[in-house]
Amino acid sequence: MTLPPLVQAFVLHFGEMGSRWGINRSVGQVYALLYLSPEPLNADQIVAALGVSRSNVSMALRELQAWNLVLLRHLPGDRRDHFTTPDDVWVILRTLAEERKKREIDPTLTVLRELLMQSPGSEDERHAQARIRAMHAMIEQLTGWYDEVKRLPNERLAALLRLGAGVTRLLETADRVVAFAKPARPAATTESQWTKESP
Amino acid sequence: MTLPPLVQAFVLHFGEMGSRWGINRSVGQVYALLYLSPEPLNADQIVAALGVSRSNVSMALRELQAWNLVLLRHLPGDRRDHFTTPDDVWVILRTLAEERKKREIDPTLTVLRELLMQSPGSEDERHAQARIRAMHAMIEQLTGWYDEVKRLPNERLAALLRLGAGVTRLLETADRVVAFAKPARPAATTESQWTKESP
DNA sequence: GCGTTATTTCAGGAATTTCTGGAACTCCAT
DNA sequence: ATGGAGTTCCAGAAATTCCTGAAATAACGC
Repeated sequence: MTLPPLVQAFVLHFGEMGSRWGINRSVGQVYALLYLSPEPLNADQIVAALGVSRSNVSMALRELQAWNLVLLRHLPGDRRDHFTTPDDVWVILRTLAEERKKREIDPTLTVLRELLMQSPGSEDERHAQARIRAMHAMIEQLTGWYDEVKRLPNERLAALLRLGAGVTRLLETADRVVAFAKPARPAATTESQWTKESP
Repeated sequence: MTLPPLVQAFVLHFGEMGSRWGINRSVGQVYALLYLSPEPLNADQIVAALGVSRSNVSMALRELQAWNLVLLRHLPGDRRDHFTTPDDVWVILRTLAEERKKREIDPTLTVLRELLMQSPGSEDERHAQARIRAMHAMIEQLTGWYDEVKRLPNERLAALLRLGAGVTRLLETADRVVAFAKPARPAATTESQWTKESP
């Protein structure tokens, strides 16, 4: 089975990028193929299309399932598992974000929290803990934002993206409204309390 | 040289996470150490602290410099290079985002654009190209948003994060204002108003 | 049950990445 | 120049990751 040049190029690119994205070449290629395929493919079709071993495809599919990046389809009258990707790219984006957060951020957040519980035994440790606290605070803020944003329906999310930095125009307006309502409030920035330890 | 337990734990964790973050253990450890260190360290101090080879540290530092994640300091009366990390975590975040985009997204964007230039030779290719177009459009939208947001000063960025999904409340409000100002427009949805207005 | 087909597991070989020690290079002070 | 401190480069060793073929397991129709 030989792929159309366009598909071939896409598949190869995803294979190459795989290593940068934290997946291996086969996983990247299988995903790319499924994404472009007009209909669900079974494992043997993938083997034929990519020219890798059957077991390799099996492992790649497992990995993709662990990432929630492929869907299992059963065609009528066919025992074999067929696979597709979600066709809404926004769904794919959400999945990717969620899984990467789970793998790349959550473990660190846990460790940072643990380290912040310890009481520092030296001046250096005190300093280290302050640095860790700064990092922790930033990550918490980011994940908090993410947790809210991910609940938005697609159209809302898209609207937000289109608005881009323009949001700040709205923020300014809202700010002025607040300032008008409560003129006494002092302006505290998030990071100012941590930047006092400059070299 | 033996590190305080707190620092040790942090350093080891960054070493372990390194592989998930697309850097190697040594790079992760060196970065973690520099981040926590109360003052700039030279290569030999890093060697002593981490117990890895001199050349390994050298390569790790090169890599970190390629990522713009470390700063080079020259202490008076000392020829050796000393290294630190930026102490503002928001600067670090921006750097990370920028570099990851450059490595993980931009190459793909280029390839997708190229593939979209080709004229499809078959029905399958036509379908594939449509899928590629969808992916391309999403990535463009994301990077467009990112390019705008990254220009915001820290406080603005922090404000945005604090607001979280609450932005959509503002969007709704703004929408109603627009709808109120131009009631003749038939059944406009929230985002359609902003589409044309966010250049 | 039994044979057939589909899928998964797994040991070990292949490929890639990481790490090391040492040689080479650069820069500066003498 | 020369010596020495600091740094980088590089070839091979070590470690890790990836891929395969063969064997095991599962699922179904008969």
